[in-house]
Amino acid sequence: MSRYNHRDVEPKWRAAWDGAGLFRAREPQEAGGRPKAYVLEMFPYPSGRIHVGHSRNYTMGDVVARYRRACGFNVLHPMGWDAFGLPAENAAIERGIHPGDWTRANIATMRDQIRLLGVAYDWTREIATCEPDYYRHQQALILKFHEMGLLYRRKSTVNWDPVDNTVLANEQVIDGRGWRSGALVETRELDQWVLKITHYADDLLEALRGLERWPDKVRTMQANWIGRSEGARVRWRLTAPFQTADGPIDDIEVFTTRPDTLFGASFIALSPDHPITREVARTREDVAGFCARAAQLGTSQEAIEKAEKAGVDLGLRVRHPFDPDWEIPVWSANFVLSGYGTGAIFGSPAGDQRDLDLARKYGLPVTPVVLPPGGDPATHAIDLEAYDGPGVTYNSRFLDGLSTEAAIVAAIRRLEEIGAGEGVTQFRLRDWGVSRQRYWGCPIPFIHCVACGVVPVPREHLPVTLPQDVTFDRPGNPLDHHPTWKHTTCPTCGCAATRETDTLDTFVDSSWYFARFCDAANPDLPFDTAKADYWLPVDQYVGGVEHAVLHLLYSRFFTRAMRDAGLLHTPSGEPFAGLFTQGMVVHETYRSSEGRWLLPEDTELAGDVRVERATGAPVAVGAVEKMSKSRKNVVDLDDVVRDYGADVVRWMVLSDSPPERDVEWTSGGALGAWRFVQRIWAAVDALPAGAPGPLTVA
RNA sequence: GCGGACGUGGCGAAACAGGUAGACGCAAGGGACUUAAAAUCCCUCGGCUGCAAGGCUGUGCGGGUUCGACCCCCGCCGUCCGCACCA
Repeated sequence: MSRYNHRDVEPKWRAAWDGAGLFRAREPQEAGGRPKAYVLEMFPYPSGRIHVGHSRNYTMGDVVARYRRACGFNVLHPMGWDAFGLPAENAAIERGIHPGDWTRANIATMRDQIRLLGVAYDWTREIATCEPDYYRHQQALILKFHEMGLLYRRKSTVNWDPVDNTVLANEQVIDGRGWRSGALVETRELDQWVLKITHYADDLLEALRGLERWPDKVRTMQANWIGRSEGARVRWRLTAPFQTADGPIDDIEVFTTRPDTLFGASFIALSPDHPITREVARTREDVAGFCARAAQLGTSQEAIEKAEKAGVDLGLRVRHPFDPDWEIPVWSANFVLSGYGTGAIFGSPAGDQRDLDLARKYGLPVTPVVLPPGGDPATHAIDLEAYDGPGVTYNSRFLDGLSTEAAIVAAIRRLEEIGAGEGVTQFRLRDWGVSRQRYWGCPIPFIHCVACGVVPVPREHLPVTLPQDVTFDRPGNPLDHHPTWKHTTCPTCGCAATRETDTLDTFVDSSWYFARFCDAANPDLPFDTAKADYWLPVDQYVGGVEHAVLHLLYSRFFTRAMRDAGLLHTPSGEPFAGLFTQGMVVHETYRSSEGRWLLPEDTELAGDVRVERATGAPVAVGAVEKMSKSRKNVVDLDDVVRDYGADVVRWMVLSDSPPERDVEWTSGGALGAWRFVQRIWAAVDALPAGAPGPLTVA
């Protein structure tokens, strides 16, 4: 009886597969009657090496791809590299390596590792987003979006990451910190390139319903992120025009979901960075002090929870839209967000806890206008707890006696009649700022001309390529420091002009790569429309849930934009018909007595105690966490493939836990998987030669 | 605070239109075969109890519905994830 020797068997079959071109997708016209199946795993950032955490993702996709192939489908199962990004620049700074060299070396290493794993990829379609033959098409797409009005430029307050020295999209700010650096995010005013994702806000939300093969969790997260709410915009006329450098302001607009409570209004509150607040702060020290304190508050969850509601009277007054004789004061309040709605609210203390807190603190009137079910209008009172539920409207003149629902409709109708407001739909989703002040990204193909303004680079001049000779010896954007790169001439008037030195957010690169795979070698177009129409949408996408509102939302936007540009015709506008979010591979963490993180391979078990291999010193065994380089709890793919073979790795990460749940990598588990694979081998090996086996391998 | 998921042996987990809880696997223990080990094969493996047949108990906790509850209802406790002053 022979034993399973992965060192012989696995290379043999890999070579056989490669030699036969077994996993190449057929072009649409060659497919015959085969239905298509597009199976895709989220492509990796080439950070250095593949660990068993990656391998679970690829193995799951591989199972689906191989199964579809066995069922007679024409399968597209490609792999590529999300190759632009900050770690390459950090490597350049730390080790003096060019980001491109570092990235390409990592790709070469990781490609070899993935090949060892034996995943059935069509390597002829491999792409890397950092190569001009990829990003030239991205630049063309971006120019097209600009023509369509989906890319625009705007001066805006942005999330600034002071460690990475760049701007972050809202989606990239987690608990007030940069998603990558973990640094507390600051706000800055900058000119930004922005993608108009809000153009599709409604469709992106509505279409979630049709994504039946997506996890509910991800759909819910996207729905919350898009955050639609129905309500009214209401204009409150100032008793006297407010003078600013840009001219007088006559009224203040607020957004509300509860126009039925307008008769309960007792103040207007503006955000601390509302233009009017800022203007008042110039001449009033108390207001300036209030704004400074509000800005310091920070955005961490603890700060928000503990922050006391505070405000300051700006000394302005507005007239009630339904009664010009009724005046209420204008305040600024620390809980009003500048980025949502109009950055201004009307305070209706009886129906909103925050408004009530403010009113009680400063002695502003509290008028209940909603009677809860079963309440008595003669005795119902609000003390320190607001009632924000539905009920019967009262103390509200023409709205008296109406249900909350009916009163909202009636109030909006009246607002529209008298021109003081209108019903609107408000989204939480904001446009996607894509400018990054970095070198290692896709150049944004525009030129700044003193005479002509911002001018697109003509198509025939694409790609705008990155310069090779850059230095990272000072902070800021190397493209900006480069002696010659940004100096050019205006395509329109021929005058001296400068190139845009911002590069695109790397999430742009990954927002359309699945379409490039449909026609990866096309030199002239991002992809041929017929081929994209054949392959898209991706039938089964597999990846981590951490991209629920980043990559997965951006890609949905991009597919819609490409569709509206006429580049493809997927009717739904959806890139991924099926999505599976797999559980992570987790591993114990180890620290030395001095607190250094240790690689698992640098430790060993001495009896029941884990010790450092080199010194024998005891090791503190920490939490079981997601494999990550920073915690050093990674198990390198090469090591386990060498010791156990790819089949054992694949079996272990698939079998030890349900696919949507985390799996803990342990040496005992690997050993068990190894024995299992041995037993299968032995069972097949025991069959008489030539006998039809329980499994017939095609 | 809001929303969601989850809680079953030493471990990963099955079983859910309410019908023998712990399938399958890992680990562990015992035995066979070996000079010995590995591999392989056999047995045991929730807890308590019993020589045994068996008995009692057991799916986070407390109630309830039912002939019957891991499953349905009410109330707690805990873990994880997402969002978070969104007007």
